[in-house]
Amino acid sequence: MAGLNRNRQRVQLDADSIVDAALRIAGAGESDALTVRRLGAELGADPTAIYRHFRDKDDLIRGALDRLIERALAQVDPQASWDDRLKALATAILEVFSAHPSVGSQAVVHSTGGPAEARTIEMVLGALMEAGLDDEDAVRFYAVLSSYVISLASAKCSALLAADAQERWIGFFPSLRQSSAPAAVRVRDRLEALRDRDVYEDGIRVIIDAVESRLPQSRVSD
Amino acid sequence: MAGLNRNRQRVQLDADSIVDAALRIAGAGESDALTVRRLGAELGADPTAIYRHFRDKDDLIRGALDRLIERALAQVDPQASWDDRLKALATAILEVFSAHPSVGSQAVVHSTGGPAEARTIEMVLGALMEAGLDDEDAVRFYAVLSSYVISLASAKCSALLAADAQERWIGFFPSLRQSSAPAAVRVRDRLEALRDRDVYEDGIRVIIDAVESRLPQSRVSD
DNA sequence: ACCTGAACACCGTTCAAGT
DNA sequence: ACCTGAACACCGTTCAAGT
Repeated sequence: MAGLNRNRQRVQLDADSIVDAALRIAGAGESDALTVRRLGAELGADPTAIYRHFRDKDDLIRGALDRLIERALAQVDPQASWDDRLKALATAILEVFSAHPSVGSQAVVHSTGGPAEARTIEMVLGALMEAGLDDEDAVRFYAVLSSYVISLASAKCSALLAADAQERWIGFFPSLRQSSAPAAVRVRDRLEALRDRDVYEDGIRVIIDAVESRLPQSRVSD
Repeated sequence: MAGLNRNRQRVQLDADSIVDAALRIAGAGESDALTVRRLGAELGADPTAIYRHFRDKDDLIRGALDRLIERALAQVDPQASWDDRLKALATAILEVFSAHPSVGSQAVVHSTGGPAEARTIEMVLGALMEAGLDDEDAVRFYAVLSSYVISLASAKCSALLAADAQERWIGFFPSLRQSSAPAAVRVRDRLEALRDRDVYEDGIRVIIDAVESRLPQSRVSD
């Protein structure tokens, strides 16, 4: 329908402009699926042209993901304390991913292999070591923290894509019966008041607290 | 190819047998995608016959997911201590999902709305209350724990489906350079030794420890 | 060197027709 | 009442042909 491209002429493409177009489509308010054909239309080129720059669609998605990680990383103040850096990164990743759900939802499958990914690993490990963890604990908590962040952010994106009226990702309880689930029914109001983002940040806090309790000079703050 | 169904005769179907067939396909060693057409072949019926029993494919997946949750729940010893029950449930969900990746990978999107889901919520809340948490904390930790378990297990399933040689989900680091990621390069061996399942259980332990530290009679065990 | 366009082998789903 | 089968509107990807 839109842009039938009469008198089309040869378009010159490159990897960066294709990734740009992919993020534009993925970022659309009304979540249009990210499709090879839609990408062609956005670029004003034949859909199959992208196969001259990426091996396949997954390869393109990897490139787009690395750019999203880069944007999230740019939101973190490198002067902040180690725990603030980690919290800021976690929040930024959820935000940036959620704004591009059809890219973010793929984050579980692919290691991007890109430069932003490497910088992120370095940043997280650096923060944990600066906190005072030894190598073994730093790696362990890097793994727990990053798998948490990536899996939850990606899950949120999948939920956004599916969104058939059902806005909620966590906190949707269609069929709780007093007879079989009395405790759940008793706290039903609290369950339904759960908000995705608060739960996510609770989880981050739990992990950061666990890091703190592993430190030599462990101090309890409230 | 297989089972061309010469002299086909009308097949009588019901929702349970369709879910059975879906789990059989999803559980196949070589991960064949779960497809409406493949489901028809497995059932010996026309592919579109399932639409007389489920509104759409998502509706069927929800049914299959609820059955997987039921199986995981059955592996938990109700006599065990509250923390062992929660750990056993988390482990069982990862196992049961991983064995049926094309169903488990969809767990993020759907609340099943089925009976097993309600029983699971009740079980987790019950364990947390038995531990000594008040209603507010019980709901908070229910949310953190269940979103962790579901998101990570589902992410693992997606990784299994994608598995292009790349067995690993966590712990795959193609391009770390000394110049841009010195800390990561220094602990590279440890990073590459990370195993999905250990990381997952580390995360569960972190959450359970956080529950313990919220209890009135908090004791430290090592 | 790289974009084009037809074609292939798939998807999920609808609906009139059968029994 | 419910299964069948053709058909529709999509997918990602390949490959010979163009320029």
